[in-house]
Amino acid sequence: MFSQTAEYALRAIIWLAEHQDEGSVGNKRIAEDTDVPASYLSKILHDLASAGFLSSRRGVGGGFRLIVSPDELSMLDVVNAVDPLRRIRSCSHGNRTPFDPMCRLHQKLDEAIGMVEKTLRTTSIREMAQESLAAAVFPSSEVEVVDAASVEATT
Amino acid sequence: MFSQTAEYALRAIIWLAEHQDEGSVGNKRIAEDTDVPASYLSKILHDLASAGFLSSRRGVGGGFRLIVSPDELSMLDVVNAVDPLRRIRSCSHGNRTPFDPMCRLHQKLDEAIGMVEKTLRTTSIREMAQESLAAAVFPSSEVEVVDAASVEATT
DNA sequence: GCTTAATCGGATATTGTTGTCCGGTAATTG
DNA sequence: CAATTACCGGACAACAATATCCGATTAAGC
Repeated sequence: MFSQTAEYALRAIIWLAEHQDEGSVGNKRIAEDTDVPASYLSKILHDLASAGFLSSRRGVGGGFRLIVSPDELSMLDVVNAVDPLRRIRSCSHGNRTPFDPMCRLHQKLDEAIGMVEKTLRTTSIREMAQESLAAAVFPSSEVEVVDAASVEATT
Repeated sequence: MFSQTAEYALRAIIWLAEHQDEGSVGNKRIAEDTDVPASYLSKILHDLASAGFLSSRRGVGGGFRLIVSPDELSMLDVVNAVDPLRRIRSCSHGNRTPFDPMCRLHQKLDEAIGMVEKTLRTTSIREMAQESLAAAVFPSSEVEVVDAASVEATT
């Protein structure tokens, strides 16, 4: 559903929001603390810097730093910077009327994507970080995942 | 967001719902009408048959047939049969209290996935097919997709 | 029972995503 | 200006998803 890349980007941005006061922090330290492969993270951070969310400084004392307010940065902004959410805008099947460029199926699928988009757009990075400002870190390991099929009526 | 495989499965199931009265239909015809690669579709149809949604008959006059009511078959059932939606159930980061096995980030991400799941669960294949019973077919070509980033406030 | 239609199912190819590596370059410090 | 630190960026490797191919198997019809 969400790519590894998007996960990593969010983890890193949240971490940076929690350490915004520390000035520039090197890729290596962020990678260790968020448990993201360092060599891959550097690409992701680069993308986030290109998007204007981070400053990147080379040389001694360099590194990355969050340069936008975590309040004004949404999860959607971050996801879109590294792995854009794709809305379905039309499909060749089902151009039934000039006013309806999508078939029922793709309307419904896009509706679902739209809800995800809205959730991400209305959630700021600040909300994800907040009190974590204390000790929180991403220690080890992976996210546990489960088939929706094996879950009874949720949501 | 949704895999090709899930797309194809949905197209095929909807098509089969629209042609339920025709008895068994061969993979080739379904592939042509839904514009899905025939050799790949046969795998997907096989999965859908294993899930109990289709009957598959070999030999002359064989093929696939929808053997459940399109009213009682949800989009979620179909998606889960070929490419299960994965809910996030826990993450190692953020085991703050015994009652909260997830960090805020993963709670939020799972919330989004939950909404998708609900949308798919509450939509039947019948709703996707319906009046299409007339002529509708998936003619040619691809779904047009667009970056969420380039779309102004939707939903 | 032979021929033909059509799925089954496994081996293989292609593509995209994820992840690694490393030489190059910029900035700071002394 | 030399040494060190750390990002830059491109080439490459590993893996998973997508797609193809083809022989084996099954069933129907004559």
